[in-house]
Amino acid sequence: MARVPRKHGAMSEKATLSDVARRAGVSTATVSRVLNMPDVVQPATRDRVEAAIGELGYTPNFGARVLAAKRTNTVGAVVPTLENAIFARGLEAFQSELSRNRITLLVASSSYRPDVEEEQIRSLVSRGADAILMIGYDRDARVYDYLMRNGTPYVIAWAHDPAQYHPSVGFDNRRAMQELAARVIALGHRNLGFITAIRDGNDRARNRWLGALDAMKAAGLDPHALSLCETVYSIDAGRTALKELMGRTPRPTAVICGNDVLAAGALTAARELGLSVPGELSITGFDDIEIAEILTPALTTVHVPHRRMGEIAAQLLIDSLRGTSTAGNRVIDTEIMMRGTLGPAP
Amino acid sequence: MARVPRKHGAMSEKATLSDVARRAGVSTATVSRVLNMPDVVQPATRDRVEAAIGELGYTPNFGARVLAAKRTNTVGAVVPTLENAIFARGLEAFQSELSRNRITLLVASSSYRPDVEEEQIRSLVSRGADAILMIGYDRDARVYDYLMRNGTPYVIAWAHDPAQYHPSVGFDNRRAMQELAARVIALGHRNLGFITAIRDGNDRARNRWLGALDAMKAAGLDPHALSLCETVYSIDAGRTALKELMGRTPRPTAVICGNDVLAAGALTAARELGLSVPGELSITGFDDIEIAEILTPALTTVHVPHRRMGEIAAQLLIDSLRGTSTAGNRVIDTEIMMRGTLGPAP
DNA sequence: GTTACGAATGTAAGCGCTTACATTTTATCA
DNA sequence: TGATAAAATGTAAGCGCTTACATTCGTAAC
Repeated sequence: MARVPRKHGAMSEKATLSDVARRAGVSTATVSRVLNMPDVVQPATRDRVEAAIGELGYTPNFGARVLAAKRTNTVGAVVPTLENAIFARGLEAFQSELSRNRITLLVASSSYRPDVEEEQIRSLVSRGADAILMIGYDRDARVYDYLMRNGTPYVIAWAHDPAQYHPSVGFDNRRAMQELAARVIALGHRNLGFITAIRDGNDRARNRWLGALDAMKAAGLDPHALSLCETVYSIDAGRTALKELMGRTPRPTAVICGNDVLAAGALTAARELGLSVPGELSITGFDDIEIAEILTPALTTVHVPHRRMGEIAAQLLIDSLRGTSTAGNRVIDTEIMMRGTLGPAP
Repeated sequence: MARVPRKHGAMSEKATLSDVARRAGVSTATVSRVLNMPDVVQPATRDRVEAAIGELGYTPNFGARVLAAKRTNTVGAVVPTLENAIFARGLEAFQSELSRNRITLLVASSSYRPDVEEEQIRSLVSRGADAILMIGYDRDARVYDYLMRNGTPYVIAWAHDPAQYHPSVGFDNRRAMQELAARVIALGHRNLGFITAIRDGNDRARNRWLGALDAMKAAGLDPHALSLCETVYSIDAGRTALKELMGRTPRPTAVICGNDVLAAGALTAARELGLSVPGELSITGFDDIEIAEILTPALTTVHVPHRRMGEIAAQLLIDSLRGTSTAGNRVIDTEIMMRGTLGPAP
């Protein structure tokens, strides 16, 4: 078969390993060696090769490298969104831990859409991700099958469910929320509102809601009395949701929010409605992102060590990549941060 | 040369294109066609191939694909950090615009470190990124050379400097800050403080600072009188910086912050110092991220259309990838948001 | 001056795909 | 019905690397 001859662009032809070899007067194998195992080649030779690399501005072709070597030192992460500080922060930590181990991170965001997530997981794997980080458990069994079949290690973060067998690092969303809700109830609140993100396909949101129900039951309240508002994940959505909740009867004296972003919106709405917090209305969040502390009043919320989670996730993945161990489970503790938005029932 | 025979792992061998071909009873070329140009293959054949793909759980090997086809439908983006909402949001928009065009996004964050950034740019290119998005102009000429030599299109976002020839989409940081500072001065403030992020290697931070100086000169004030505090990029840093500034003589009556994150910290510090804002002290931000509106009082700042910028960046890149045009320049307008933290000088 | 050996380097076979070109099948028309 | 063009499929050569194995070189021991 005859190939179209390489056109000799005036500008540039990407230099290849054999260009380098030619220029340095060595074989391709030697060049490859200075790239991958520099210590086995004579210093003089190495210098010559390195000079050639510099002069040619050579960068190894990643695809070829993967194809030939079958490992990539890359892990992929799929998060629901980058817009929420909790994932952004966890990822930063995840990444630095990885890069300490000379591993590159590929990030994809799914916009909370399961189909997109699945596609991205496949894409990451086909790009050679040696392992995958995913958020939460909820996803089609097909995805887990696929990962299994490929022998791609994975870790689930931001959630920990003792009942699930998947390797994970996270905390018990349900229990954490139960504890927070118990505090709210202990302060005398009987009419509770709850603003949640979409629970379908999001085990974290669902479990937080269930935790609140648990607390109500434990306190002898009727869980059906929980005034629920399910909405998307934004400050503005939280604002609208609070207004809706406050229009219902009975009017809640405390509104528990699925996360800090929703709580921030709720707090703004309370101000707009002229409600004093926590005098007339208590509000709680979840996650303890940076804004929690700078709100007025500061937000009572559940602190989740996102950075730590990212680090541990990285370690688990690295371990299972090294074959040291097959990724296990790690539970992280959360802590209730009592700040200004939760007070006794009026 | 004799190869070690493939070991027949009990679990799984990753299926290859030729496995699919064999199973479907067609040639590898046909399988490749159903993957890349489905319409040229007979529906019956296509179905057969697709079935085989499904049964085998086949995913194309990305490396091989790139190697053979020399294009990846991938673009890379290097941002200073994912922890700041402005980049996260812009990237979201960037990504959705890309995926509308069936292009995948690779994200890397450099933690504001030029050396890391350079490494990541190279890594992205070697991974086959067809084009690159970068933030701001400041970087070693070597990097631009490299991109040029490789013929990799790029776009610079979040900044626009008429004097620079690089393709970009952004706004004039200097002018925008000048306008804001002019407003502050017009309100009678004469003792100004300025909290900036590290300016070295960050043209955006530097230009914002210069803009403030411009405004002072234009108003006949001595630019040397600007009380400056340079710090890292976090709420807490802003908090500390404000306290330092308020300890100096003369004491500023208005503190201009390089961005909203620093301003949020400054506002917190003002509260801690018992200073009423804007009664005793005015504070301004820059970026108009979500928290600006939920602070108390709401933050006066410069609105930057981050999403729009991400979209345009994507379009520019797509155009230059398609060869439609070589990426040009796009200037975005900013807008001063007068909210609660800026008032007349006491 | 040989011989023996380890260290350094070279040779060349794939890795899993795409695609130019060759071949076969099918549809069309005289 | 046979000739011919168009559509569908097949063949096989690389893409740029890594690496098992072969070769060469330098050096120490005899």
